[in-house]
Amino acid sequence: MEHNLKLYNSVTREKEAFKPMQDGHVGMYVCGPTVYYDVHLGNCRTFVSFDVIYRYLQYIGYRVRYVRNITDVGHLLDDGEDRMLKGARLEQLEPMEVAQKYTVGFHEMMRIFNALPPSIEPRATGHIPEQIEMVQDILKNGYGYEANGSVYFDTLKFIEKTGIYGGLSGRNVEELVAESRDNLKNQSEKRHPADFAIWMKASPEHIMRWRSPWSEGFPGWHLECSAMSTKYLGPEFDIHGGGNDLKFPHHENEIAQNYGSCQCKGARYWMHTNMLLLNGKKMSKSDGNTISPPELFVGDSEHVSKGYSPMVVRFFMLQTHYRSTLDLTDEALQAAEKGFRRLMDADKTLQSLQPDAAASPGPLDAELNSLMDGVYEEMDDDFNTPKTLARIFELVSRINSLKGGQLPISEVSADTLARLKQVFHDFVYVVFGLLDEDATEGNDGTLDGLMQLIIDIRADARGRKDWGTSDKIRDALKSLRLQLKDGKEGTSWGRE
RNA sequence: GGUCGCGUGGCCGAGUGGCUAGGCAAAGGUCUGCAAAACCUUGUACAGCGGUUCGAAUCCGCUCGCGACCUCCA
Repeated sequence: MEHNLKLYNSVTREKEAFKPMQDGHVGMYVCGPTVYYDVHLGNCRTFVSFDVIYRYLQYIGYRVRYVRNITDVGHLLDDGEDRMLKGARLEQLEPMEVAQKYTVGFHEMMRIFNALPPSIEPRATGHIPEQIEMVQDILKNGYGYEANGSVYFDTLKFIEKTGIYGGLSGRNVEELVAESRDNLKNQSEKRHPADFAIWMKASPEHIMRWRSPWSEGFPGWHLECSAMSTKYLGPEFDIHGGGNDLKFPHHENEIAQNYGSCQCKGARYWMHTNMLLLNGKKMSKSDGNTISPPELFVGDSEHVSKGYSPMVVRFFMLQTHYRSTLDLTDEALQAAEKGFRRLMDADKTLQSLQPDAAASPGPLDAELNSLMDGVYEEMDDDFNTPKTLARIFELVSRINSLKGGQLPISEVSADTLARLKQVFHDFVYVVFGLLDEDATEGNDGTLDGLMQLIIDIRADARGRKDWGTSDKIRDALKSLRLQLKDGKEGTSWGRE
């Protein structure tokens, strides 16, 4: 099947036809987490979004090198303290213990959300020499200056010489330039507010430090992504992704560093995911408007009435386009939970459908095929998962109708039915990365066997019109949140 | 204050100059021993006010409201 993949490029603010640099190969870099605290649910949204993008690119035949970094040094807070150090101080741990602890936690959360691991997951601390080299290159090209052992990127000069600063984030360069030096914090060694550190001299109490030509210190936050993307994907590569809030200054500075060090263009397509909101507002720890993934899963929060499983949350995320804000509310999650169940049930129903040997394909056959084509078209259109899901849900009602006899299976060719089974399965599990949680909950077949026995016994009772026994079984199972579904061809069951 | 984006039916959420998005909820119907599930039907939705157009929810302007970024953030 031909694909005309289009994606929205934050740089041009337009959907563009996607043309990888090398046929059949895609290099994709996504800014990963800073591992100083438990992973935030908003982080999870971003990584789930890029997980689906990664999965779909692979699904349509690309070989993808997906690089997602771990930031374990150099990320400064307002007060100038390193995030890693702050975490270490609070928990009385070595910085590397902090990094390890939260890296493990992050990986566990990605596993829970069924996000595939990236091809390469480089750490900032593992690439100090590469970052030092990049600083040297920037200095050599005249876009940096040293001050008391620290090195700063000379944004003003970069703007004057290249004129390429501010394009991604829509900064007004004149305004940036016009900012006076008075705006500088008093202790700053920067010449201009728009300048940023690429190497920081470590203060005496700073534990994370490496030798460099300028001082014992550590790299600036933005530098790692420039250095590591260049190292693993080359000076120019296909896709760079991250959260919307990284556009400025992080990504803008990344571009400046790439160009400033080697006239490299860096990424050709920039993709940004939008924010996750909680009850209409940005999640924020300070005002209590926040919920952690574990709290969400078990329902341990004032913001939700109950727990929602990781796959329900993942499905919920896919119902919104990655470039739109996603508002997490209890009501919306309840709706998503039911929709998710309906989707999973439909897959089971579909896989149980048998083709009619004497089928004569008619309009229904054509409709199914056209809906399936639509599934690909929607994904090709900037990874429009909500629209893709809409198409899939249209298939769901066709599937249920075929099962229930409202639509004749005799009008669907064996080939079309086989394709439907394949496409449905592929999109739900392979592309969207959803999991059937019932099947994975240590179900070794015992439950299926027991349920079949109970269903058989109930069928006998119903045959004798013993409604008392029949309803007793039904009600007892219901109290266990197991639902019996009586159909034309017998009874099936599922979880509520 | 500056920059950018958004405002869609009870809720969530796509879309976009003329053609049913979809999910959840609600109502009626089919099926059923009764239900549930499933299926069918049902919504004069596009913040407000102007303008462009044969035609706008979709383009333009203004107003109101919300959000993001501008400082650490996915």
